Amino acid sequence: MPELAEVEFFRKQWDAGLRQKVTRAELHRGQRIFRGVNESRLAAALQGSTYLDSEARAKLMCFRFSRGVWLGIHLGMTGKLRVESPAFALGKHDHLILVQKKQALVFSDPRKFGRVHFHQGMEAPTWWTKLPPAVTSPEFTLPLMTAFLQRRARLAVKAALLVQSAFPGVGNWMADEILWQAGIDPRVLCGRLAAKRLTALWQTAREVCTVALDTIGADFSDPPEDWLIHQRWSKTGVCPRDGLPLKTATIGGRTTRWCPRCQR
DNA sequence: CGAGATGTTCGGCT
DNA sequence: AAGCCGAACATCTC
Repeated sequence: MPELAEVEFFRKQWDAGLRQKVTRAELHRGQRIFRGVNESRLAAALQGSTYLDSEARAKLMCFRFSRGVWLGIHLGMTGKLRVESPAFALGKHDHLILVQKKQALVFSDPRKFGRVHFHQGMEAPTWWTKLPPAVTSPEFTLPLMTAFLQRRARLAVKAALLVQSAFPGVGNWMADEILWQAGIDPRVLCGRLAAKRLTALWQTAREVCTVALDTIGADFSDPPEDWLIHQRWSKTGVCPRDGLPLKTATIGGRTTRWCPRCQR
């Protein structure tokens, strides 16, 4: 489920435990989720540490604890964060739980495409510092985006929007939303985008990310009613602008939906 | 029961 | 040789 804005929403679910000590950390060992992580060291480091603050960038969340403990969580396709009572016992799909006095912070992920990162030290780990500029940041400039698309001249623009090193946090529904709002056919090759369309794409990408963060990211409220997102899930979905049935195809390996009239 | 799902990664082909 | 594609990952839902 989660991309940029949903990730930001889930990050805040753990706010209930801010500035409180973790009395115990439990995890399901040997899960794919923990590949590359020393599970024993992670559990030991979290136990007795205090949850200080958190931040989300792209589709990754970083939770900071006292003693220089850094916990990264990527939700993959079906990951979620939630809060349970301190007595909560790990369910089948719960992989990590931080027990505190008043509540327990839970990370669950049925499909296990998610991932946990761990680091202990005063310096921020590279899995957190080496992320590309956020689409909503001043560093995400039109020339930067244009240079990337030029390098991927033979790639369909829909596929390009899913490349995380260029559009960090943009996932399948956001890519479709951006292209629909910008009036660009998802099948168009990046090398065929004229300057005017590149500007529209750049502006729209920033706008969609900003509004998504302000709605879904803030409290999981719906984005504007006239957005494509409300139509694209349904087999019978129509274009919010002209009411034409949406077209469907697999582009860049993902289900893509667009309006055959509005998007050229 | 088969197909597909809002993500990433790897291997192989061009 | 970089770039692109499909498959794999694991489980649930329609």
